[in-house]
Parts: sequence; C-alpha cells; structure tokens
Amino acid sequence: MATMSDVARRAGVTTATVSNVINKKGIVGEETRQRVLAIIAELDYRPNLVARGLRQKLSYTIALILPSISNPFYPEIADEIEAVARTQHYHILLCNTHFDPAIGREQLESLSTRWIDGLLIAAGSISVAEVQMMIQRELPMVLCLDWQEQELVKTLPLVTVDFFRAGELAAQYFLELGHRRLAVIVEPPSHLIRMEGFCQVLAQAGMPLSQEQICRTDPTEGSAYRAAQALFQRPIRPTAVFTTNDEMALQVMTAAADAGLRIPEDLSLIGLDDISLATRLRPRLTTIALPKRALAKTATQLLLRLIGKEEIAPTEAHITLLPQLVVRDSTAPPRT
Amino acid sequence: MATMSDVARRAGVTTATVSNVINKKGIVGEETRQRVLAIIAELDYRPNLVARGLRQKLSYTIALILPSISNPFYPEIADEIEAVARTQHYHILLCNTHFDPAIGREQLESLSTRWIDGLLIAAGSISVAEVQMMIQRELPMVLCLDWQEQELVKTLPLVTVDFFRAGELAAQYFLELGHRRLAVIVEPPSHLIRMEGFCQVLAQAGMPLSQEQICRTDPTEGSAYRAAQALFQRPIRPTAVFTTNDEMALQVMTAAADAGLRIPEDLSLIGLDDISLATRLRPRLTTIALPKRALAKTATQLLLRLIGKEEIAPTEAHITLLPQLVVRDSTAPPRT
DNA sequence: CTGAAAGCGCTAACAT
DNA sequence: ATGTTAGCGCTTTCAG
Repeated sequence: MATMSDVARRAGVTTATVSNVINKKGIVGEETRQRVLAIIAELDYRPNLVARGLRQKLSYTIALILPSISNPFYPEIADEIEAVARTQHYHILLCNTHFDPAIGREQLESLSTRWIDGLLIAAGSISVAEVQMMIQRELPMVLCLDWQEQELVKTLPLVTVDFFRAGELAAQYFLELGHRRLAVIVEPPSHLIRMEGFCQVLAQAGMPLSQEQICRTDPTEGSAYRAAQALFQRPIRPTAVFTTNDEMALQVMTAAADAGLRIPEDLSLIGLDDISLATRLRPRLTTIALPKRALAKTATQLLLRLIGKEEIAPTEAHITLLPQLVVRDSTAPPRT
Repeated sequence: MATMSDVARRAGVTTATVSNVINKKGIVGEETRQRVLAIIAELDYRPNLVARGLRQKLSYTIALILPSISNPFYPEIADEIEAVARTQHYHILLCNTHFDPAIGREQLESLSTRWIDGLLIAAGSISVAEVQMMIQRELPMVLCLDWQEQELVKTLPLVTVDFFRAGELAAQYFLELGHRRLAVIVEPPSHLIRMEGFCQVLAQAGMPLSQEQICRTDPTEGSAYRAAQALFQRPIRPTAVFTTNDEMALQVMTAAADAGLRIPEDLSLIGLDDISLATRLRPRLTTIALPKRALAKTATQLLLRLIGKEEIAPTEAHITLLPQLVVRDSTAPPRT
C-alpha cells in the first residue's frame, strides 16, 4: 500500500503539500494540485486513518454498547446507527455485554486502550457506575432508551422513548373499546414505567388496577405464557391484556390458543414494540410502536455533533420520542 | 491519559523498558519490573492501541460484512463472533451493505483506509468481484455461509453449512412420515441449493418433483403467503410443504390458518433455520436447524489463526457444518 | 539488563 | 505557494 511520502516523492513535493491537497486545507497551486491528484490515482493511494488518528487523537470510530445484538430488540437500532454513522465516515464497534456487569467492565477497559471518538450506550448494558468512569475520560457519549431516570443520567445526553406514554396509549384504547376487566403482564424492573402509564389512565378513569390484575414475569423462557395461563384460569377472566413488550404478547397469544380462547373475540391484546412479526401472525397484533429507527438516528446524530464539539443546549441533549398506537386485529370491543 | 513516557520518566527508565515490561519481551530486572508496574498502576496507564497499531501495522480489529444486521438471520451470528473475538482482545466493526453493491463497495473502500486485521464476509453482502479486490491486498479473510460455489471462492477460506443436506433431511423425513403429495417453496437464487437436496431425495425415491410442485418466491413482503395460498387452491392439495427458510414457513402457517387448514392434521410443514420463534408459535415448527453459533465460532477462530499467520492446510480452511432435523409439532403422517 | 535512536504515516506550526 | 520541522505514542533494533 502506497504511503503519503511515496506520493510526495513521485509528485516532487513534500508530504505537507500532499496532505493539504487531500484535506483541502492550506493553499495549493492548481497545477501542483492536479499533479498530486494524478499520482494519488495512479498509485491508488489512500490515507491511513490509523496514522491520522494518532496525530489528531481521533479514530473515526464509535462504540455501540448493548446487552446483546441477538436480542431482537436491537438489530434494527444497530442497523440504523451504522447507516447514519457511515454517511459521516464513521465506523461502529459492536460490543455486547450479555447483561453481565463483568463483561461490561471488560468491554470498557478494552475500549479505553483504543481511541474511540464516542460511545453509544443502550440501557441495560452497563451500570451507571461504569458510565460515571467514562465521563471522567471526557469521552462524548449518548445514552439510549430507558435509564430509569437516575440522577446522574439526567445530566447526560439521552435519547429515549416515552414509555409512560406507551402505557397510557394502551389503556386509553382499551377504555375506548369499552373494556372494563383489564390486566397487565409486566417484566420488572425495567418495564415498570410502561405499566405505570397504563395504571394511571385507569386510575384516572376511576377503575384503578388491583394487585391481582398485575402479573409480573421474569426473564425465564415462557414466563409470560405461564402468567397468561394463570390469568385464564381465574373465575373472572380479563377481557383485555396489555403486555409490556411484543415478545410477551406472542406468548399470551399462544397461551390463549392453548386455552381455547379466541383473539380478539374472547380476549383483546396489546403489545409494545412493534416487532416485524406483529403483522405476520394471525391475528395481527395491535401494539404500541416504538420509533426505533428515529431513536437510533437521533442518538447517532447527537453523538456526532458532540464529537464535533458543537455546543449543544441541555434541552437538545435530552430527547424523548413518542410511541404510537398501531391498531390491528388483536383488539375488539368486549362481547356483551 | 498517561502515556508511556510519563511512566518511563516517573520510573526513571526509558520507554523501551516500559514497553518490555508490558509486552513481557526482552529481559527486564525483577526490581525495575516491579517499579514500572507500580507506576503503571499508580497512573492508571493503558497502552494506546492506535500508536501500537501504527508501529506494528495491526489494529486488533476485524470487520464483519453482512447484508443487514436487522435481518433476523444474522444477529445471533454477530453475537457469537463478537464473543469469540473479544476473548482474543479483538473488536468487531459492523458493516451492513443493505444488499446494495454500491454500499458494499463503499464499505470496502472506507475499510481500506483504516487498518483492519481481517475480514469476515457473509454471503450475499458483497460480490465476488469485490472479494477479489480485497485478496490483492493480502488481507486475511474468511467467507461465511453459502457462496454458491463459484470458482474463486473454492480457493478461499470458507465456513458454511451443508444446505444441500438440509433439503435432503426435510425430504427424508416427509417420506418417513408417509407423505406422497409434496411441495417446496423456495426463494431463488440463493436458496436453490436447499431445494436441490430436497428434490434429489424424492427423485431417488422414484417420485421426482414436477415444476408445479415447486413454488418460487421473491423477496417482497408476503410472497410466501401468496405462494401457499395458490397451493391450497389447487384441486389436489399437497399434504406436506418444505419452505427453504423459517420466515416463509411462518407465512405458510398464516396462510393455512386463513384457509382453514390445520397443521399438522391437514398439512405438514418443515422450515429451515430454527429461529427462536419456531418453538414459540403454535404449532411449534419442525425445522432443519442451522448451527449458527458453531458457524460463527469456527469462522472467527479460523480468521484469528489466519491473522496470526498460522499455516493452515487447505482442508482446514474449507469447513462445512451439518444441519440437523428438529422434530416438533408441525409435522405428522398424512391423513388417509 | 537498560538506554539511545529511529521510525510507523500523517498533520500542523512555522519558515521561506 | 510550498518546504521544514516536530511530534502523536509506541516498538524495535542496536549499543553499551
């Protein structure tokens, strides 16, 4: 691979001039500029980003830290982040923490030996304590998704979705349809805020949710399925169920089928997320859609501005996007 | 961030000695070694990989090129690749080509300005012509998945799955169950080999598939759904359908439900891939499982050995893993 | 066993 | 308008 001094020698100039031609800095005579350009083409020369990075303390690299890319929630986000970064000649380093704080710490350690220009951190991947460490290194970073509003996080750039609102939307729609016997299936602790929005709307409508209408799941396989099963065996079955993600909604659909309940005739169901499968199963799932691509795009653009040392107003650095109700076939008025 | 010369000055040695301590090279007196180590800890010094890379022409970075991480086929593979690479202090650069040759070329261009130590290329992401270009740069690379056996590819390190065998397994199982009216839904051109295995077994059993038993889909939304619909309207319906991936199998399930056909009573169905959803829908999908994690692990380890300039025998550089039939609830003997 | 010195490829002041 | 020089942080001969 040709180097800059190869080009300089061949063109009869110094590397400084070649550098100026490439970076369009300084003033270079048109004639020499053309000559240098020709040599560059001839030698198929490309500037070496490692060397440039060493000089400028820049790497044109952003690290994306997330719990696990194999969790279906993240691929679309990662895809969009990469696409946006690419337009600015940035590359993405993929770092999974597998929900393991030890791996998260190790990831950060190993990133700190390599210059990266910025950090995009998805909620749930590393702890706030570790984020704190990175702050001290003055590395630009943007947090994504739901960081549970801890104090420290409030002062950091953050792009998230209004999950409380998501819960509200689900409750409002159930009420509109005329449902009165409701239940929610929620996975604590990260999804609790989604439930709170749901509960608040119901409370305001004069029908607060009792504890037994709230089913808590855990991350084990089939947990939502079992929760739904239990719900269906009650003497008074709910006519409408809100699950705090689509994954769990699918399990509820399965449980309903196994229990001989039809959706939406016997049971209305709303999920949250809008995974691609939501439209492909029967019935197609009504859900609260999260604007994932917008989230990814916004976060990446914010980070790139931070890296570019733009001044960013505090309000601009704390962005909350709105979810949207998508009505499909898993919801209907209750049978009378 | 402290540099090596900070450490050297503080320890009263030169950077060469510090370097030797860190890399455990050369011979360093135990006493000075301890002193240097103490200073390193005190200053929280970490070697700078960019500088080291400039010197050694190494970056401890591997690029992963794939069509799109948001395609559900890849996240698990990416996850595993990252995990294996991490154990060797390697990072993964995520590059989506979005099935667009122009983007693929652009990705390679921009990678070539940055030193990367190796390349992992999934089939379908870039063309063989572009691979050819990279070969000339003598960059270690490993191809993954099904490169359609082009001549050039045969000479390159490749880790793939025996997709022909996958088709055979599906056909064999249908025959065992006693099915005689079969059909296959296939998306050309990349899936054709999967179909060929299926066809060959049937031909050998004396019941070759006719053209009308072969439905070709395209990448548009719902293409397999429509194909299944058309199949179901025929005067003589097939009793068993093999789809060349699980995605399409799900669409067939939906189409069957919409047509009032029960699976497996009225129709047996086999997919290919074993996506996580396969176990969660009802009926749970019988499928030919691809060893994705093993594939990712094998490919990454092979690439790391290549990067380490290990001598690798041609047979070791061309690995084919075997798929496996996973019997679940979408298959049964035909009704008589 | 340790130090001195050169240099990886590039950019950025400062001269000319 | 172009050249000179220094140096980013590290590794690697080669001397001592």
